[in-house]
Amino acid sequence: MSPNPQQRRAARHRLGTDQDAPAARRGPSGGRKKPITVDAIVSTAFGIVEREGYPALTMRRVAAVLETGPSSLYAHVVNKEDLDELLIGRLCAEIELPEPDPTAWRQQIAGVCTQLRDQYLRYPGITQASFAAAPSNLDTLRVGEGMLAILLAGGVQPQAAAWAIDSLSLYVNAYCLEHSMARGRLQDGGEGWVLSRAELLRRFAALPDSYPQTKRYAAELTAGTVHDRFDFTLGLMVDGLPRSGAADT
Amino acid sequence: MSPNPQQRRAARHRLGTDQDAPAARRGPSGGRKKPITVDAIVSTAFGIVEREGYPALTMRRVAAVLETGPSSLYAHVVNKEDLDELLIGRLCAEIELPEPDPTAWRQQIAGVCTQLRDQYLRYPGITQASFAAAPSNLDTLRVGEGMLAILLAGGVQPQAAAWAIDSLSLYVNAYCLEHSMARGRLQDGGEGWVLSRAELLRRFAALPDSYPQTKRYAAELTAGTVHDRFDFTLGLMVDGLPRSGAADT
DNA sequence: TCCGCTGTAGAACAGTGTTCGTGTCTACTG
DNA sequence: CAGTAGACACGAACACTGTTCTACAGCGGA
Repeated sequence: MSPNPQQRRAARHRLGTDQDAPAARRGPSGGRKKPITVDAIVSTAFGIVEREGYPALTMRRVAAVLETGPSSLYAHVVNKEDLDELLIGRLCAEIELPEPDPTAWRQQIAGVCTQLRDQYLRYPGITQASFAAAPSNLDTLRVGEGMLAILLAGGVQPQAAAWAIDSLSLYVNAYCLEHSMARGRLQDGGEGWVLSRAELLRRFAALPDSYPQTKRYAAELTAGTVHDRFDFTLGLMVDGLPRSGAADT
Repeated sequence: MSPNPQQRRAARHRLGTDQDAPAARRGPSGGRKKPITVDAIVSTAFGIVEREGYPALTMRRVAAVLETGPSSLYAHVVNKEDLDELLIGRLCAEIELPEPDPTAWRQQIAGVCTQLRDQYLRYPGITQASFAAAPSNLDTLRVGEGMLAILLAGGVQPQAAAWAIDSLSLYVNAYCLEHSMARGRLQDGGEGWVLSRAELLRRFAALPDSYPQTKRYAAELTAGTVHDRFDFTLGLMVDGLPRSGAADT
C-alpha cells in the first residue's frame, strides 16, 4: 500500500478515526544516510521559517537543506500548499488546551489565543499558510474543540460560542499576519518607513487640516505596545459574548 | 521635473499638503494611440482583479492588456508592491464617510465596515495587497479619520476608539481574505473540498469521539450566512467599547 | 538643424512551483 | 540463490513570476 502523498493528504481531511496507518515504511532507499520523510521535510521547513521567515520557505530551499533536488520532495508532499498545511497542522498540535474551568474561562480562552499568537510569531509569516489552508484539518479542529469547550463551560451561549471561535481565530491570524508583514518591511527596505512611534507622531502632526481627529488624537492612535492592542481586542470580543446565566468571575 | 515613480510614491507617504502636482505631461511619445499613465495602469489592474481575481494580477498581464511589454510599466510604477498600494488607495478613496451622527454611530461605523467589505469582495483577493501595504497611505488614513470621527461622536473613549479602529480594519481585512481564499479554493481544485453546509455537517458527524463539543454543536458551528458572522463579530467589537457618558441609542 | 530628454519596448536574468523520464536500491518471490 | 516489482531519488526541463539593462522612437527647447 504505502500511500501516495495525495492519499495521505486526503486522509488528513477525511476526518475519520483511522489512525494514520504508519504504512510500515519499506526499506529506506539506497545510499542516503538520512532518508527523506514527511517529518524531516516539515522539520527543516520549520527551521527555515524560524530563521529566515516564511517568504524564504521555497521547495528548492527545503530541498537544498536536505541535500537533494526539489523534485524529490514531491514524493512525500503533494504541493507547497500541502506543505503549508502540514506546517500549521504541527503548529496547532503543539497548542496546550486546558481543562475547562467555568470560573476562569476568560483567562483560559485568552491563554489559548496567546499561545496561538506566540507560535505564529515564532515562525514569522507562517500565518499566510494558515489563511490559505482549509479549515478541515484535524489538528486545527482540535484547538477549535478546545476553545469551544472553554466557552461552553463559561456559560456562553452555543451559537455565540461557535461564531466567536471563528472570529477569534481569524483575528489572531490577522494580527500575526500584520505583525510579520510590518517586521518584514522593517528589515528589508528600511528606506525610512521604519515606523517608530516618534516618527509616526511627527507624520501625523504634518497631516493637512482635513484630518483633524487623527491629528488631535495622534497620541492615542500610536499608544500602547502591539500586544496591548491584542489584549484589548480580545477583551472586546470575549466580554461581549452573551451568556446564559452562571455567575461572573 | 516630472517625478519618477519613486518620488511620486515617496510623496504619497510624506503626508504633506502638496497637491500631487500634475507635472504637465510632456508630449506623449510616438505612435501610441493611448499613452500609458498611472491611472490607466491602475484601472486595467482593477479590471483584471475583478474579472480573474488577485492571483491573476501580474505585471505581464497588465502590460498585455495595455498592449505593451512588462518593462514599460516600470516607468510609472515602482514595484508590484507600489501597484498594490495604488489599488488599495483608490479603493479606499471610494469609501463614503458619513457626517458623524451621535445617535446613529453604531449603524454608521457598521456601514463603513460593510462598505469596505463589499469593495474588497468585489475585487476578490485584493485584501492581500491591503495587508502588504504600509498603513501610511493618505487614502487609508482618510477612512481611519472618518471612523475615528464617528466613534468619538458616539462618545467612545478616545483610546478605545483609536484601538478599535485598528481592530475593526484588521478584522474586515481578514474576513475578506478568508472569504476570497475559500472562493478561490472552490473554483480551482474542486476535488471535494467544496464546503457546503451539508457536507460539513456530515464530516463533523464522522469525527472521532475526542471531539465531543464539535460533534454536538455542529449545527451552531455551521449556522448562518457568512455575512451573519460578519455582523455578529462587528457587533461584538462595537458594543463592548467603553463610552464616557452620552445616552445610548 | 541638432541635442537632450522622456516614455516605449525587447531581451534577458534570477527566481518560483511543478512534472517527466530515468536511474538506483530494497525487499519480496519463485 | 537469482530475478523481478516497486518505491524512492534525482537531474533536467517547462511555464511562470518580478525586475533590470539596453536600445529606440519622437517631441521639447536651443
